[in-house]
Amino acid sequence: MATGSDVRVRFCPSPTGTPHVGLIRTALFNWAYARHTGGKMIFRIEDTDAARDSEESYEQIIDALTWLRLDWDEGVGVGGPHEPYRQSQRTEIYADVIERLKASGHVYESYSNAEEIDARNEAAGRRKQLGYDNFDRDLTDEQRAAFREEGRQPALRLRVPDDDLSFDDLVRGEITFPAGSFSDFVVVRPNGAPLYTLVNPVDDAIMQITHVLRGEDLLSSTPRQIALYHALIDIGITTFVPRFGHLPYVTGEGNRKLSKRDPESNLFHHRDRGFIPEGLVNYLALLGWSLTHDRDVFSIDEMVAAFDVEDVNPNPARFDVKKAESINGDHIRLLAPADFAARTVRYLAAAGVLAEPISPAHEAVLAEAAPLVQERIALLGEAPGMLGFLFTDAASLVVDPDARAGLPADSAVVLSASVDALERIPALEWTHDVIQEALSAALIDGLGLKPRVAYTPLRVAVSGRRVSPPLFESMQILGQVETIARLRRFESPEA
RNA sequence: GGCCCCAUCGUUUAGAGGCCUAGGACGGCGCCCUUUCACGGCGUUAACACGGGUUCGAAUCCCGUUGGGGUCACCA
Repeated sequence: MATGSDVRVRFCPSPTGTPHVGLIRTALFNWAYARHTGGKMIFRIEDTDAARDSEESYEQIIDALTWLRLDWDEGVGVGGPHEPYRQSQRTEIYADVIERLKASGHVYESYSNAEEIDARNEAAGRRKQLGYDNFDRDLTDEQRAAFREEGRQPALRLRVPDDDLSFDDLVRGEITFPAGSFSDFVVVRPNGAPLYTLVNPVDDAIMQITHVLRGEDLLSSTPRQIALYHALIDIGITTFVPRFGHLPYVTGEGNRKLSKRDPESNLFHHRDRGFIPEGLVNYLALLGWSLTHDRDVFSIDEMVAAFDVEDVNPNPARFDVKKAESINGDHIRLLAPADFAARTVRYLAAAGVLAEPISPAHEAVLAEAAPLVQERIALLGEAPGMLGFLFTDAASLVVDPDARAGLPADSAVVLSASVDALERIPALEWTHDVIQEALSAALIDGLGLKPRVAYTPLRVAVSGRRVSPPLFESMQILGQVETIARLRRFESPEA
């Protein structure tokens, strides 16, 4: 079996809906395994269901991978020896395989429809859920002709051996499905369109995939796939059955599989809230895997160096937003200040705090202010709330009603004493430590106030919020004139 | 229901027979730092589902029970 640089893994989503965190976790593990082993990552699109597939979803998947910096060696966009990589463009290839499968007898015509299958199960006293009974396996030419006579078109089913089927799962170990627990399954629709059940293994075979790492939901279809693989080997499409590794589910609240309806399942929801790729990738990696026993914040390079599918934990993992945010916050803190500031712009613009492209003046303010908040937020989406007040003026500053409500009764005294003190600071000495000194002398020493009582009104007046970046530093950035203007305006009741 | 998978603190994970009176992280709680909130620091809370084996010895191996999840499409 392939090891090292012979490894070929693939990520093959179908473009239905918006990218799910579980799907992306699967992409990440495949990618990490390819990078760790020095093998190849193949990216293929399984768009064989015209009714559900969309171009928009396709673009979102590309967007997601690009954003997280998960690249691929062969596949959509980059090409490779097995083009094309969108299944909707591979119909001739499948037609040929189907012909050979038919000719070799691995596949047969099935005229049974769902109602007939149910009826037969019922008549025989079997449960309805038992599914297909291999009824058409040995239809005679006459019987088939008769069905055609009725105008019926056959689906094609794979003849599955009536034996136990085992395989050694990379994450779960030996798994055996007893004979009879799976039956002949449809691989081609009556209209000739091949199904996932066919094209997925066929492309894996053609593309010489060595390790199939996918979601646990596909575990129970593995014996069928292996059966098909044996047929493909028989007709010379490939020479080996790949290894399978079934990754645990990503669950949500409760312990159900995280549903597509759940906003947490949407990768872009997290991006919109301000997860950075480093943080989200790190957290996603923790869903079923860990780097070491005493540390969960790590870089993607560290992950690549250490990742092995065999270390993946088989139990389902809950997507814990709190923990994800904490990890993200740690990664935000690891960013170079200028990088952090730059990444913030998109969120500030989205919130209407400033316009893109950012003006030089705004950029200067941001450069000065960003380090103040880099230490205190977990999501970039918190930046607008923290920094917004720096990009407006006294007249348009919006004061959060909550912040105003919590103010002590003697705020007015504090404000006027502060204005006096601040006005006395020479313009050239307007720095945060001078400001602090002046305010401290006036309010703490002068009025005998506790810091909390003294500074809260100033904070609200200056930032409009109860929570803000450090006060004196904020005043420094705003400048003397603007700071005093805000304090004055706040003093008057109509403000 | 058949078949399959899973089972360590609330969550996630370490643990591949003795290193475990079970470690880390998030969360919670408390304290410290402090110009708010954070960040940071310190401390604390809390788990091997149950029952049988195997073994000198089991969280680790086997069996069973219970519980959870998935899957049984002419979707992927």
